[in-house]
Amino acid sequence: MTQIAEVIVDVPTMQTNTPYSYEIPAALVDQLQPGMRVVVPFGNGGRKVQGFVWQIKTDATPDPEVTLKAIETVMDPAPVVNAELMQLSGWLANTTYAFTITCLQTMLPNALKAKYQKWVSPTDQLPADIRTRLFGEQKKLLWDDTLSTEIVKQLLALNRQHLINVHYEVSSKSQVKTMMMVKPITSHENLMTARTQLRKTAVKQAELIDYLMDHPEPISQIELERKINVSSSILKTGEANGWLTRKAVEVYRDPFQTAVVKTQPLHLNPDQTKAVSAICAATDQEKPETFLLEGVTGSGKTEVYLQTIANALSHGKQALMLVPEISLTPQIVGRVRGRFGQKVAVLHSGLSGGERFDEWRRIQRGEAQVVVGARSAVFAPLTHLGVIVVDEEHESSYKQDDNPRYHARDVALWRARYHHCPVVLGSATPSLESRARAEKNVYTRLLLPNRVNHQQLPDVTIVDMTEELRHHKESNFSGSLLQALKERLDRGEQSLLMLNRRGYSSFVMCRDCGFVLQCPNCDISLTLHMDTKTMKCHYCGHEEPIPHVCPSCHGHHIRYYGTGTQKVEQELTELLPDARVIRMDVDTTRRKGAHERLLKQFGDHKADILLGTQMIAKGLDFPDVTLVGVLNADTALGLPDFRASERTFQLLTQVSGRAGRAEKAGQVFIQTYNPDHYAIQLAKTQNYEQFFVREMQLRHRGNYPPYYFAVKLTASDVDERQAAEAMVKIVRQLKTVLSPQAIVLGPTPGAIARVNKRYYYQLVIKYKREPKLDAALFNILGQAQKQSRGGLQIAIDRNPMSFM
DNA sequence: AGCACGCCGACT
DNA sequence: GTCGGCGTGCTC
Repeated sequence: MTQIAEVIVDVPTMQTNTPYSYEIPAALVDQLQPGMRVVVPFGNGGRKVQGFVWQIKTDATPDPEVTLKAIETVMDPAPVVNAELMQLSGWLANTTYAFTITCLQTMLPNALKAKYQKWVSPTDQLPADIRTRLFGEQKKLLWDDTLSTEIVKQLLALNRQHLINVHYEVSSKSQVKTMMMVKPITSHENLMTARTQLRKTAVKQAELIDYLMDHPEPISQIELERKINVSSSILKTGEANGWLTRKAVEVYRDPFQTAVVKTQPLHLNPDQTKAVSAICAATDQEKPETFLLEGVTGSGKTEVYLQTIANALSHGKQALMLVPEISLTPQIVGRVRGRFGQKVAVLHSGLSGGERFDEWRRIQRGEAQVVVGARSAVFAPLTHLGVIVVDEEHESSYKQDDNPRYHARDVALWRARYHHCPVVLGSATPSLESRARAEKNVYTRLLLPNRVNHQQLPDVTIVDMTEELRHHKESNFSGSLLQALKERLDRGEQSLLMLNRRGYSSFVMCRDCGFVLQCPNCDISLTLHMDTKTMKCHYCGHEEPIPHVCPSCHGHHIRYYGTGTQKVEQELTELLPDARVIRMDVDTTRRKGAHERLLKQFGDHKADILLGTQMIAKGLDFPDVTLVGVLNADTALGLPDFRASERTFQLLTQVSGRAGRAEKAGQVFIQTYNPDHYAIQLAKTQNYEQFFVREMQLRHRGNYPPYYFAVKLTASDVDERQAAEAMVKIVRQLKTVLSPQAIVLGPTPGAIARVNKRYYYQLVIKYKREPKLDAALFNILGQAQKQSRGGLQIAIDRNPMSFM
């Protein structure tokens, strides 16, 4: 009886978003398992694609109408996707309106993605002159988009005449790292003889032989090169002459540059103890309970995580800890590794493709029991989860902003149900969604109201910048903040300064005619970058020189407006010439490891002031920081988004917590143009509860989440009319299936109507229960696929993080 | 996605 | 009359 494999092919379209059946060749019958990658023929051109075995049917009754093709090869000796993750990929695809293949690929390290190559080779019939012209001495030619259209035309014609063969190659990008090991091969005497036969001038060779005679044990080539300063060519000569052998040995790349000091569990206060025992009880009883761990900054949430993880490990189970990418600092990773040592695997975007793949393989082989990582680490192939931690659960970076548009918190909850284990959602400022669920007892609320060691909350001052403007000249620094900075300098203490960059940047404007330099591809002003002395577009990367003459009126009064970190830094050095400042923003942290280096410098007191964007608000803990200044608290408040207040409150609370974490009292200055706004006033007292109540009322009144569900649809096209028309059509279609209770906002042009030469239109649907909505949305995607050749793209985002 | 098939304009 | 342009539909 023939066995049939259902395969999800690597062709991300709506029409192919279903398993395809393939015959399993006899040789593979015992070998093939669901979750393995295979190469299958697909389409009538002899094309080959990668696919994932979805299911194997042993009792298959083959449909006589269709003749099945057979699986070509298996790419893995064992499944790369286990049963749980296969199931998860199906759920993901359904809830995010993404293709199953896209979901599978998202769950795996990039190294396992397919690499496709197309080759052509001549047949015997191909005339010799054409053959030499196209192929030269080569047997085959790579057919990719580097070939000129002229050559492609010729190849197409030759293929029609069957004078050339086309074949496809599918391979994995994965690369197992190897290290070259060198081992002396011949006996001492042979080396001696070789030594005497060398010419006098062969100094390096002599040196090598001397070393080999003294050290018969294998050594890595890199180390050998360092030790006796020989180049690899000398070693190759040595290999050719039979003095040594070289062999590639598989090694893991080590992403941890530094060793960590082993730490012991800390003593818990009563609130922490209560939280730890509640979570441990759920682990022990295999109860998929969700806890909302609410604790002010400095209340010892991390210690609660670590002790619940330790409990899971002691029962032979594993743990997953998610942290926002931005706070995946050595400080946090160091604390986890300090407690659990080699059992820890770390997954974050700072790793190279290869390092990521190695960490993933360690997890898959069961060599790591604890995984710490950012969003995509939620797919770590752990098989015995005992607890999942989502730290800073309110962070919007847990939501992926392209397909599949999943929220790591939701995936964590799914996996917890699968593994029958608890989830801990931790935050000082929980998302309204989570806090509301705790209110309804869907989640169990755990409180850590006190800071450990009874530290006081910092003293927060709100500075009204409109008032400030009236009395002083325009500046980024109010008199009181500047005074406080000076005091810190005198006392040798450190300060953090945060510039809220969201919706704010420095641009160039002509004072005579008001002209603002715009991106030619996007509807947005270009941002000034002093380091490269250029104007850049933050959306498409367009770059051009800084104008000195207004391109519109040719006037010379062209000036810079707005505030970037670079400009603030400049002002700071003028106001406080003695202060040593470290600036941290996307520009200074782009290079790998720069982030860590700057933080270490600050931690080592190499600077007095750390100036940065949002990235300095999270998870940093410097004992000598006694002052935190927020230069512009309210830039996010101006955005037309239902989460603007929530974001502002979270950010201000977060950054205030950075002040005075040790014995020294902390002071915080929040500069704002909206001193009376409730998000700012309540952040001053860190009053989350009152903020929650107040914000929930507003959400209720506006029919916003968490009272309503929301779906955001975006249409984009190079032709503005196409995008708009598509949206209108979609609205009309949706209205036929939606109940009268559903609220449709839009369609409206995107907040930035044009990005990268594409026009955006969007639509938000708010609803409580719409049984027909899902099917209608899938239908819309299917139709859009047909039009996609015209350039139209439709994106669907369920539970969007913003309506913008 | 990428390939073949198929139907219309400008060449030998 | 054919070559090759791209619009359309299908891929186990």
